Amino acid sequence: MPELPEVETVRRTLKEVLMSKTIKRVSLFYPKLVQHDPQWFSNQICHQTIRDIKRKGKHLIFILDHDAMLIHLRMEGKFFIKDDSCPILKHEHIVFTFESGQELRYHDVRKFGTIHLHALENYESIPPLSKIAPEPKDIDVQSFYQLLVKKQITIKQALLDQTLISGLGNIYVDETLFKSRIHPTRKTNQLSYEEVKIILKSANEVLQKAVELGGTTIRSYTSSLGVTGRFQNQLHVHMKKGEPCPICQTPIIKMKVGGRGTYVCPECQT
DNA sequence: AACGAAACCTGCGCGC
DNA sequence: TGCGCGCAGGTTTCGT
Repeated sequence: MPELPEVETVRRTLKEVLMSKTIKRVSLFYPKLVQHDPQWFSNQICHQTIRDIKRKGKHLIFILDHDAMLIHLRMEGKFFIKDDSCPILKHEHIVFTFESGQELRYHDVRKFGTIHLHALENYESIPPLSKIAPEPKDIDVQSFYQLLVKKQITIKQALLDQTLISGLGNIYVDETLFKSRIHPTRKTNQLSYEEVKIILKSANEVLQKAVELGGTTIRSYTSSLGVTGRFQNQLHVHMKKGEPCPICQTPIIKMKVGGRGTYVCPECQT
């Protein structure tokens, strides 16, 4: 479920509930989720207290007493808060039990999510966070343009590349490029400075609005933590194949760009 | 360096 | 009803 707005929504909700809670026990049902020795991870994290919950790009960052736990939701990761008396469901892969008896449960049908644990002193300077580029709001046009002009990839691929710009995923890239009136297959080194400026501005506006509305909920019947986003009502092209473009009424087409399903108005976007 | 395909997983909707 | 295929809000890896 996660691009920046969804992860930010989860972050805010979790922080509300979990601040100052102390972890009493960890139950790991799908060991591959954690990128460390399970026993070490479990020992390390027990008795630490959640001091803050932050985010960088699409990564959630749990600030503990001594370590930072980095969680990436990938395609379908979700969190639920439950009581320790509730039965464990099929797709709940790790459960953090707090001293209060409340539990934080990670649910992930496709098991693509990842969890890293690194010391507070160095977690930002080592993978996975060290590779993550700034978000659109923190990137200046000049440096992004310089980056793009050196490459010969499609603008869609560039915007999906978290080492170039972070936070955007398939939905918000489509919406950003529609708003920018730029075709997703345009090559990055063919874009003008003005166009790059428009793309960054659009990305900002799209993300900001989506965060405001709690993200986008599509194709996910159960929303995590009872959080249901409302940005799906603001989508212009994503998932709109065959529907009229809101600007020119031309039917929206679906194509493949960089292996990803991509929605575009063939008239407006050039 | 760039591209495509495959991998990591599971479930759903569609056409036959 | 059942089966096979394609597809899914992400990212990495591997071969060309």
